[in-house]
Amino acid sequence: MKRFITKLRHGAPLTEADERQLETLSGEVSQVEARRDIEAEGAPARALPLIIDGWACRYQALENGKRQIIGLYIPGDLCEPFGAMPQFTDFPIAAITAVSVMSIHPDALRDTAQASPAINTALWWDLLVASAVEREHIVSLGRRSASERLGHLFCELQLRLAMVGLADETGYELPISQADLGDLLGLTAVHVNRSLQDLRREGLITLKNHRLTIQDLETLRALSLFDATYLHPHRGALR
Amino acid sequence: MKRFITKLRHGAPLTEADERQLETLSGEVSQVEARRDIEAEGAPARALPLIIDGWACRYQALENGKRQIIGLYIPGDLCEPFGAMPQFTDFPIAAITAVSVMSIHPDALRDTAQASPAINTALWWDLLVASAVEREHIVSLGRRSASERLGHLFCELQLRLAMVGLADETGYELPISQADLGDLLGLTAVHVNRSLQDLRREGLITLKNHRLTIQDLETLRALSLFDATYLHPHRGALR
DNA sequence: CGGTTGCTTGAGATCCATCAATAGGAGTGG
DNA sequence: CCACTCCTATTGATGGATCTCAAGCAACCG
Repeated sequence: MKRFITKLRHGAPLTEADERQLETLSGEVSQVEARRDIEAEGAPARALPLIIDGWACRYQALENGKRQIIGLYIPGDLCEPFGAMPQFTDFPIAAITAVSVMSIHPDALRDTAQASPAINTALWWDLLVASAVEREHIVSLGRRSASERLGHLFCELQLRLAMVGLADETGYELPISQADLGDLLGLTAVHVNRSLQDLRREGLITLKNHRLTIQDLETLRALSLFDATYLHPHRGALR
Repeated sequence: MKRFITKLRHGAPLTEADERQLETLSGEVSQVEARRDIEAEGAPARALPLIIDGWACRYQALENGKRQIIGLYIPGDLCEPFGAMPQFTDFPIAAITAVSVMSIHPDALRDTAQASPAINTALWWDLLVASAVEREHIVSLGRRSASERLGHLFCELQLRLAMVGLADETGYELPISQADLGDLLGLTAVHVNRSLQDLRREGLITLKNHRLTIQDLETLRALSLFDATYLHPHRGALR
């Protein structure tokens, strides 16, 4: 919840009252093991999962055994930003690491948004950024090479994690296997491995024990055709 | 506008009053030549483009000259379904064919949605379907082969066009070049051409003079791993 | 200690891109 | 009506990126 609020500050200037208001959204927290699907709890008006801790993803499993990850969720991410409607979810959400999820009540979220223009703006900002991330994902899958996809992802995560205080200047924890990276980026695990080695050989990154260090951010961004504006980091010290 | 309403009927049962209400959304219609960007007209609170006639797309042009089409818009599609907020658009919209666009006023749309629960439901349904289409696009780009991507697209368009009365049992008009298909599906025009020939050789489709005929829908769907549920065609005679 | 999972490496096959050239249709101007 | 151009579709030849299959190795865990 703290991370969610930290992130929303990037979308609109929140007063202390706004933040107290957001705190009231807090719902029940449950733990999900790695590799388990995250089920929505409250039945009819489905609860919206908010990631408190750990990494998750939305995915689709094809009939031929292939799997594609639609998007990643990191701490502070609300998994169903369209939080108001007769919800049908086409794509399941799964925990990548062990995860703590909070169940946000859709009605409470809507009420909170209506209570304060700043909160309303921040929530819409969050939705639009999430949508832009999905669209950049389409661009990566369609028109970027394997190394470019990896580099672009690392640059994106650097900013997204920094927005919730989980990245510093040098890098961040990346608790995700090469097989999952493959499913995310439309590659095989073998090729992810080789492309990572290319990036290492170029002196752009280090990746060891699930810690990613970005050694040359400018070059990595240039190589990946990364343009940060789609993440709209207007506020705060991000660049 | 008529097509927009026809589509929304698939999302919720609209009364005649609802439909009259939706008619009041009508705004100024402008013509855009093929290959031109579609600019939003009204300045501060940006107008939402509704495609009246012709095909359009959202795209991104990379610095290295490559282009990726994020999604297609057909008649009856509202290009910015998030129609309420301090809008920043990261990805431009372009006309593929000559296009007529109506400018919908965001405030009017919001008021209309609040006026009737059925309209509200239908608009959310439209948003969620559009979002699911983008996600299926991610799956195609990541995990489907060239022929599968083409087949999946043709199956999807068959249903989307049928929802607005632009497809019959046998097929539909497909006014889009092979180069644009390549930019949409993450392929080169040359390879699109060859993959189309594969589909023709298998007796699955015919494509001539921009008219697509689907000769064997069941096989095409099976080959493309197409599962129609993500389009949620609950109502009407679609299958 | 055996079993599992994740990372790494090699060799060969396949899919798709690239480069290049031809041909047809639509529009344009003489 | 013809010459010309532009755009799209088509075909061929070749190379490169990525996949597939296979094996080995390290780390972790009960």
